Amino acid sequence: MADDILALESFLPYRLNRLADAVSREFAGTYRDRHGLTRPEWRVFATLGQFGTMTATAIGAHSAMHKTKVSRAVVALEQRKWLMRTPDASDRRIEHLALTKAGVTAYREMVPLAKAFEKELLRRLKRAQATALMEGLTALEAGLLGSGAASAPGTAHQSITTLPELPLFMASKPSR
Amino acid sequence: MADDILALESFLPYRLNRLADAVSREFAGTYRDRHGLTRPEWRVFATLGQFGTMTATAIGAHSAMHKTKVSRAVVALEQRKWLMRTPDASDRRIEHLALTKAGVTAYREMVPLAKAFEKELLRRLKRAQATALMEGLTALEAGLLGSGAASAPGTAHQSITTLPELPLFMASKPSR
DNA sequence: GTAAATTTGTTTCAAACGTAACCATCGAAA
DNA sequence: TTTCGATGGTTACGTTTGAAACAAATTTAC
Repeated sequence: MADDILALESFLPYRLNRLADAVSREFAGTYRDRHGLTRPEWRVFATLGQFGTMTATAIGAHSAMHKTKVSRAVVALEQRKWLMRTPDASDRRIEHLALTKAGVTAYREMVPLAKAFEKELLRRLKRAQATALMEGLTALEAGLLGSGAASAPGTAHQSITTLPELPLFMASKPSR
Repeated sequence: MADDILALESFLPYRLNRLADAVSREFAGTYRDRHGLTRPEWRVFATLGQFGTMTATAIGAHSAMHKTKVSRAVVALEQRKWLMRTPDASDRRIEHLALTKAGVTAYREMVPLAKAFEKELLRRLKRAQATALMEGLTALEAGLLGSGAASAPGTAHQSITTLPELPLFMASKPSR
């Protein structure tokens, strides 16, 4: 590789981003059929499902989401009747957030799907002898982005099962 | 870990996304001071810098970007005088895109920055004995997202050098 | 040779986004 | 106790986004 050229296919940040995006889209495909959550909504949902009751700030810190995203996701989940707010006894700025019964039910349905999805991801990694990080990334790229994607310009990406929309996790900027 | 709980901190897609986002932001910090490219613009720019002349479709396929993103990025780079369009001789639908002299100059300045950034990323990985993929991801998370980020809710993310904005690579949906 | 289908790239439109400004509340300092 | 800075969370505003519709050119099918 010439020294004055940056080979994108092997540039770690680039690979990470393409890979993360492809994984999100793929997972969305396994899940979006059930309910149409946005990425922030899914994240808040999954965080509350895991930890039970939390404040909006805590969710944002844990999942690296901007507080406005959390705020809007909370509103959306609330309208969906999956989330409930409870005012704090001693500090009226704080709201304790938790999943409703319906939310917990949905969460219980989601968990096995997510685990199965991850298992499949890891299976692909294993099969490609993904022991080192770079090898692992390469294997995932090959599996998710199509074989030629990272090597030849103009290559189609048909192997990605077409996913019209619906993002899922995607981090964003944490509130400073 | 209970079987009916999904532990987000160790959920591969979640980790990948948070990690990719953190890496993007960090890299943006090293680069955004020079010029204020958006993510799609940076991608088109880097792709053309690497491959020379390409069509918009080829760029989209290679970098997994939606064609509208490519279209808008091309317009922006053209206005910046970093990109030039040349009509195809035999097919008038096609435009061949290439960096201008100014674009190439900017590219030459960018390449060493990107390489240095990646080197630093890999150095962190090595130091954390990132031989296996999961270990590598963990190391990157520890380095980029703050030590407690992935383990305890409510943990601050101060270790991310604050990056007001400017995305960089981020994949998107390839045109079908 | 012409109609239909495809391809290339742009535009439109509604949704999602981040920044900044904002309100309300709290804690600390004087 | 009053004031002032910090904190929890929402709202407003301009920008970015993807899906879908589109125009223009080309290829395919008949």
